[in-house]
Amino acid sequence: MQSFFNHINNYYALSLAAQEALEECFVKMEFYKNDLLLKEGNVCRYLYFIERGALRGFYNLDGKEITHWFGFENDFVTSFHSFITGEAAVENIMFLEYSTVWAIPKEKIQGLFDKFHETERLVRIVYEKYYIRLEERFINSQFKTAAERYENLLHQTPHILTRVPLGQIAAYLGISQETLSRIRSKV
Amino acid sequence: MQSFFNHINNYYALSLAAQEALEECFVKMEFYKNDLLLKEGNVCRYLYFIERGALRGFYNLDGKEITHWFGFENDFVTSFHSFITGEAAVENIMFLEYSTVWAIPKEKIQGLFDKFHETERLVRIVYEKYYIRLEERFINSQFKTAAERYENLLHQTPHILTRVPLGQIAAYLGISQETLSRIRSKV
DNA sequence: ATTGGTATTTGATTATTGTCAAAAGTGTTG
DNA sequence: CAACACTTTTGACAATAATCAAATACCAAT
Repeated sequence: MQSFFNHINNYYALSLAAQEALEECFVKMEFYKNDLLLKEGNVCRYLYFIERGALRGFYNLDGKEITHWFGFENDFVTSFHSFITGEAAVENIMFLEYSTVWAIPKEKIQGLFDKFHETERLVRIVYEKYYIRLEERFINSQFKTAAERYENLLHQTPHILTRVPLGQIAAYLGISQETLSRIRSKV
Repeated sequence: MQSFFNHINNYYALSLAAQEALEECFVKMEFYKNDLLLKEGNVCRYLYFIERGALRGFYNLDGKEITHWFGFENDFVTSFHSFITGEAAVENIMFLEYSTVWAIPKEKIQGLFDKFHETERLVRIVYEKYYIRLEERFINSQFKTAAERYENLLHQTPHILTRVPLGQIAAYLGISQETLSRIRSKV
């Protein structure tokens, strides 16, 4: 739990009272490779914080699994659309390796928002960071070449190559596995 | 101003006191076609709400203007990265037609957050909606064909064709103007 | 070390889109 | 209505990436 509070201090420092209340809402969970955190069709009612491990979000398109995001240590993850709207998720979330996460249900977050203004501020600030991150990824996907995107990814997440199969990285980058393989061979 | 409060009620209903405080922070501004709301290199210190009109965000790449988003009536707009981080914007924001907007400086928003918890909640909820919107756009850009994206755009923003030159729509969709023209000729 | 299963690379071909250049269309203004 | 500027379309060709298929590399387990 300490790593969690260390991490959120980068966003916004909570009072001790808020920290304690927050801590009581979290449940620790443990998963193994290929375990599903969420299956498409179900509603995602939890926000998760990855203490250790890795996972991927993917959905099925014409029988293929299209991975469109990854989560690693210190990431907040959820199926955002489902979590916010309460609708069924269209994506799956699967672990890439043995992982431990902290889970907090949506109702408890809302309870905290009402009791501690500062927790809502924390989340507001986290949203800002995640929005910027998504925006950058989007701009890159549309206006940089596949090779540049691959370089960026290696720079930002160098450990990804040893933890994620190439096909999933290719899907994440929006290119075919063969194209990614050819990009790599040219470096 | 009424249209603004009508609109934000879709997100979260503010108390009268908060509405009044919020209203006092806003300044109304008027712009004409090709006016710049923001020039790259400057810090964007304001959040804007478009009462009427249209604008586009674009940046310069190899001497070309690449439009990557549009704003229309009832949209909140700003150069998000610059607004949040306080760094210089890499993009420009230019009006596509005569427009009126409400502007609120960042410090005043933060003042409101401290005085009225509910205003921070409103913004948190707005962020959620905008995050989902961006996420959908991103998924579409990566996993749908250019023709599908064009159809979607026409469906969601049918008025865009009469208000925005084709080249800008093409950039927004991530394709060349010629390709978009050919997509249109096939429908 | 050998086997079997999975992941990655390579090759040949096809499909899609971009680029450059020119033509056609549209709208505004004197 | 003629001239001009600007937008959109069309054509020819080049570049990029996808697809399908096969070969190779890698890894874990016996």
